[in-house]
Amino acid sequence: MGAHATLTRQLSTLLEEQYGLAMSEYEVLFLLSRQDDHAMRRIDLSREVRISPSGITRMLDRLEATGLVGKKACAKDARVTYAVLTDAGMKKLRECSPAHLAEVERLMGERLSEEEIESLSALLGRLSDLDDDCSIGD
Amino acid sequence: MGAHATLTRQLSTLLEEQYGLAMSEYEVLFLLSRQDDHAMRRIDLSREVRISPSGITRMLDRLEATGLVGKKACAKDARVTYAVLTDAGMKKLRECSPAHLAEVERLMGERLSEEEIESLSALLGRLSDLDDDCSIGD
DNA sequence: AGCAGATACTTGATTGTGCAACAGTTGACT
DNA sequence: AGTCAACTGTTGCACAATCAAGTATCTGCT
Repeated sequence: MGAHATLTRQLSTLLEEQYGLAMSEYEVLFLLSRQDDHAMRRIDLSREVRISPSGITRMLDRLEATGLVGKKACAKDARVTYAVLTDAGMKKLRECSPAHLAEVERLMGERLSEEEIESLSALLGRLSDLDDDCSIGD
Repeated sequence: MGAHATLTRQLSTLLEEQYGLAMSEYEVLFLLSRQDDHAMRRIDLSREVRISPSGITRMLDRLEATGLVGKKACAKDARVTYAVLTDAGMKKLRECSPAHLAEVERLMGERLSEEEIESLSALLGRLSDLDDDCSIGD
């Protein structure tokens, strides 16, 4: 808990102050950028970023208002709306990504060796569950 | 981030549903219970639980409303108000503590060996800026 | 003594999030 | 065809947490 608080506080203040992005918003932009078509279903975004569907709806509203993402309908399924990374969104991500990654590097590298980071990552990975039987909640 | 989300979601839903406590509220009760006089300054509580001073004020208001903690003035310094664990608060803590600790034990023990937990704890400790001795004695 | 700055705490406004409830869509099974 | 459960997404309400600003008190310095 302490480590999480320390790291997220540092990282989110950097993103917030320098680029006006919350960390979860950065995460969304990042996830979208990794898709071939730069698009994802809102529900999948919600699960990956670990916030509720309503949370995603509202975050995407904000990101649309600032022009970083857009909407796209799904031809196969009228229920789903894709979130799409716009050019402005891609630009924004490229803008803040270096500073963010450098900060991660600094926070970790200052205190842990390469192997330690490796083993920490492995251990934490085994504690993380993305596919959870008990509902993510809403 | 994933590990944190998984663990806190599990633990906080258990505490919330079974005992009507948020995890940070549990933390406060726990910290108070470890003091000899069952009392702490609000500011110290705030730092240890890692929420803002105003957050602590409001949380303690809630906990007072349900009778789990009380106030006590400080003789030496008129600025500070101690938060004191009441008997009801102590009872509540004893009530939910076993289930909470068992859940921690289950979540960790199911996936990590004794030594792995040990080294994870050491690594995370070095990433945390706060020197909180989280010795879950007993 | 008196002032300046730090410290402890509270309050008002704002924000992000979750839950419950809802509408629309899909797919499966009669 | 018709029905029903499951799924995607949105909205109203509630709530906890934050920041900024304010009050009160303490401490150190001249």
